[in-house]
Amino acid sequence: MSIPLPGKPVRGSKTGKPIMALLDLLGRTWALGIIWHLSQGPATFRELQQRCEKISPTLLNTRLKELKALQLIASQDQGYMLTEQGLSLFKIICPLGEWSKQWALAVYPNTNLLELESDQSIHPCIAPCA
Amino acid sequence: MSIPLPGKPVRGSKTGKPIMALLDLLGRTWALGIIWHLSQGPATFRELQQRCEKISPTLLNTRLKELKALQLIASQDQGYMLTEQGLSLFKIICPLGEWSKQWALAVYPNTNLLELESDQSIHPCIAPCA
DNA sequence: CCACTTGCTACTAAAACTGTAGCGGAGTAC
DNA sequence: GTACTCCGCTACAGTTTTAGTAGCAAGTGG
Repeated sequence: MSIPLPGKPVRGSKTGKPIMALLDLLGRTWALGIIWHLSQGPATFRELQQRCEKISPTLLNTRLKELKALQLIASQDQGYMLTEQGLSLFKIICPLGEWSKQWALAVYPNTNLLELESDQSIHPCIAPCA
Repeated sequence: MSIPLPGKPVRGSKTGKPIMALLDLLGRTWALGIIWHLSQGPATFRELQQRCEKISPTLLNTRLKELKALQLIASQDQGYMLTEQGLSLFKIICPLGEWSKQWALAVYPNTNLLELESDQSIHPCIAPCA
């Protein structure tokens, strides 16, 4: 799948409006998940594989290349990590963690959130969102 | 593809943590796009097809069913529209519109944003985010 | 009845994703 | 050297999802 560059046509829009490129990117399997898991801190390839439980290395590598090309993540000594850009994006979607809990309650009134508590992602840099 | 119910295992997580169900849902092709376009106001099936430029009716219908089952959208006289839940989700992701513009500039320093301006989504109910 | 629109299904082809195996390189240990 | 381990990553076959087009059944208006 080609990288959804803002300014070029993407899946779902011929115009290449930035928001469409972004929605294309984020709408790809695991893209959001990778950002989410990386927000916990830098990770090596294999560690990221573990955080994502079931991602295949093929796909992980594909997504990593895309995210890197679009400057949301970067790789260095400690492995992969969010860039400034990536972090600022994460700050926007971070509230989804809390939102999803109240959503779960609405969809399934007797969800036991205590059981499901521990997956919240807390980036060291942005405690206030936790 | 089965509907990612919070509380049940989903793509990418056996635990069914709400955030994982949500990321699964939003990571499906067009899910974010549909929410985004619906934020412009209610739309009939065919109108939604047009807003989404290139979505196939098969997939549109599949996504609509999922989003409806998860209470993010509802259908009534005027067609499909965001529910309260859906709107509150949109409020979170709404800043992506602005974010994507500065991102486009970072990725492509000479993007002409004036050309790409008009796709911002402005729901009547939430002017402040525009 | 006919013409026209709407929501949606059917079907095939193309593309994306999964799952497993394993390569080549780097480090460390003998 | 060679044997071990771990790492990032690729190859490839099989499955699932998505795209793209055609068109049906139901409703509306003449």
